[in-house]
Amino acid sequence: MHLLRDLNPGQQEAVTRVTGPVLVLAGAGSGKTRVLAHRIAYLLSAADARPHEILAVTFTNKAAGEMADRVRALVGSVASGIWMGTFHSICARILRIEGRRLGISPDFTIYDDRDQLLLIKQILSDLGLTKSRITPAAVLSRISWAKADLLSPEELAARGGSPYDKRLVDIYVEYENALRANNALDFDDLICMPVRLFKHHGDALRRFADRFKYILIDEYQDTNRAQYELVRLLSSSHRGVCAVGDDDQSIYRWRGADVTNLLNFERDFPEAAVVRLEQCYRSTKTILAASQAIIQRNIKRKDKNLWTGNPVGRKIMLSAVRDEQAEGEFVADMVSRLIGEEGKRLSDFVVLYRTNAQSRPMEDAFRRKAVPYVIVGGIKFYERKEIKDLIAYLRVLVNPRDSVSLSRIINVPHRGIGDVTFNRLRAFCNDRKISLSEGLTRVAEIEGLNSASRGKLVAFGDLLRGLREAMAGKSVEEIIKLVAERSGYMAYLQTLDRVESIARTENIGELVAGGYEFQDRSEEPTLEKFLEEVSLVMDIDLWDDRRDAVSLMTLHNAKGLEFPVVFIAGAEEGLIPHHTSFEDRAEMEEERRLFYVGMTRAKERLFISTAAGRRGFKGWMPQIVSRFVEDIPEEYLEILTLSDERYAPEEERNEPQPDWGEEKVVRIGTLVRHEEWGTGRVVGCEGYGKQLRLTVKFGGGRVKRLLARYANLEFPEDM
DNA sequence: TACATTGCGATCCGT
DNA sequence: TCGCAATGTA
Repeated sequence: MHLLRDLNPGQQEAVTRVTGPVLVLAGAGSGKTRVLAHRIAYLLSAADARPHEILAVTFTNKAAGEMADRVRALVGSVASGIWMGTFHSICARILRIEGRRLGISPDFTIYDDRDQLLLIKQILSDLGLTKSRITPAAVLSRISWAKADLLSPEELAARGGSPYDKRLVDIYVEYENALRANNALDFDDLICMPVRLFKHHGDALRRFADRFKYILIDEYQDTNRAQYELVRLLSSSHRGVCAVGDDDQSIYRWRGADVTNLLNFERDFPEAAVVRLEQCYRSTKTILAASQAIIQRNIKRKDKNLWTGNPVGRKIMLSAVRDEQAEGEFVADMVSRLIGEEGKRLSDFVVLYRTNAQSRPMEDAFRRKAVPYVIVGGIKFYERKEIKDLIAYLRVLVNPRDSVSLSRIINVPHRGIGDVTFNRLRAFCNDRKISLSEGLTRVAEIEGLNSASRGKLVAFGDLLRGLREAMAGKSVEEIIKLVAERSGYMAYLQTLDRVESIARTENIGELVAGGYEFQDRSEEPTLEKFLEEVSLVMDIDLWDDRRDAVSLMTLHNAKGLEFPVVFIAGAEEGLIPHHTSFEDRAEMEEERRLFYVGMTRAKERLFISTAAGRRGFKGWMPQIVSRFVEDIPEEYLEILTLSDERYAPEEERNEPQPDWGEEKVVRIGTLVRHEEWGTGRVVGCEGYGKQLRLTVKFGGGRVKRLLARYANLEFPEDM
């Protein structure tokens, strides 16, 4: 049949094995997205599956959309009715249907980490812990880990421990109470609440477990304990799980993901069929071989045997540059050059980096060189202040119990309600265990307020009530406009300086447009759904891959994507591997996987750049080449010489810049000693500082080109 | 009591 | 570079 025509035997098995659990171990570029789409199409057309019996979990919302398109292209509109989305969006959907059983009303608010942090700060201050060494961020991270591991405060307490841990449990308890009182869920709740629901309400579990005969999960290596438990429960009736993943691409351990979910699949589902996809359709032989050489140095991994029928292709280009500015210029120049010489298009390129902070100098260079680019991530649209403010209004209108959003807007724009007045209101509400919104209807009872403050609170309460009445029957777009006007926010923006005012007004216009677009596209265009979507969008979801521009993103965001030409910027110790991973073997292995993920995004060409130093917040910092670069076998590597006049002015070519203090200046003729090759004489020298590339003639006439880390070479005095 | 300013500290990856 | 907390001023 046509669905199987273009698939290799392994892929065919992964598609057609429709009874019982299946584990697909899919190497980078082995066509797993294709397999998933074809499997769904096969289920619908050949296995008599009904759309509503299928649940497909993808890693991003964007991937879900693309999957739906592919399935539709294969089998037509039968595809609608399939539940497809991220764990978080699917769980939100489950909770809106069945959450009431856990006391979660369907108009719940989803708190992001900023909201969580505000809540925890309030709790710390209520518990009188503001002066302790307990920081809100540390608390949040510990609570989040506990939740991802499905540990309740009681269970966490049972693990016992230090006085700090006991305090932590107290805060955790209060935090959970506050979330419930606010009718709010954090990201972890979205997953653990359905698990709790299914564990305590057998009929709710049966409703979903009976329904979903076929469950497909992409990127299974990056699921956490709670997600694993959810899959186990949902598959308890039919055991029709198809998990797809690659342990070498597990890069979210730091967020609680646990690769043993993948490694133990066969233990959890003993009857599972295991399919290995080892043919790589994406990369050249060179890129594949180099990436394998790097990932094979990890100890905790399943061995695999990836191969490709693709051509050998060009070598991987390594370029050593002076600093982040030169790096940006190098990349922008190389893009122009490849467009001119090889007919590449802008959208063929991606620049990958470890940290978002690296995007700035890169952007600057692209702007200077007039190379169009799109940036993924960084400051999210929905995190801009004016957007968060307006969203907070909308949240309070939908969910009056949301105290975090209410505290955000009670004095924005300024209405003369300061800390003192607000804290009186808060104390009043805490005493009576009522929400801030309810407190606003009982201002007369609050003690110790002067009449002016009282009047301001009443006015704010009236504003909310007025908005709630006025929004009835209106569209999302109209509601946003209404709120922006009546809250005084638009007027407030006019008071800012010109540039600021225009930019922010434009952003609000964009939010209104977003509301309109949502209205147009959504099957269920309610304000609740809009807010959910806004809370769950990911940076990568907003990326327009058809735009004619170079893409800039973090290595994490590049997961699942591919590009003809990939640049990995900042291949330096401290960046990748990131300095926070130096002390921990497991974290270091994750950094290596991250680098591996970056390399394997490339189809044809891979460029890696490494700077001699960077300007951080504390001035100039010399950098050292990443160990991962040094692990690439020389045969796959070509060192792009900076003697190319485009990248280094004449006077900088042979004379390393002694910019970095007491570092050695190496000149032609300098004697060096290497522990393996003995003493030699420098005959050539390019690059800068620690990025210096030396051509050294050793005793016995052996000539070596070294990407010299000074650490590897000794410089005997006065020789 | 509300709001502006200054200064300091942190600063990876992100649902 | 940025957000936020402590401090100063109306």
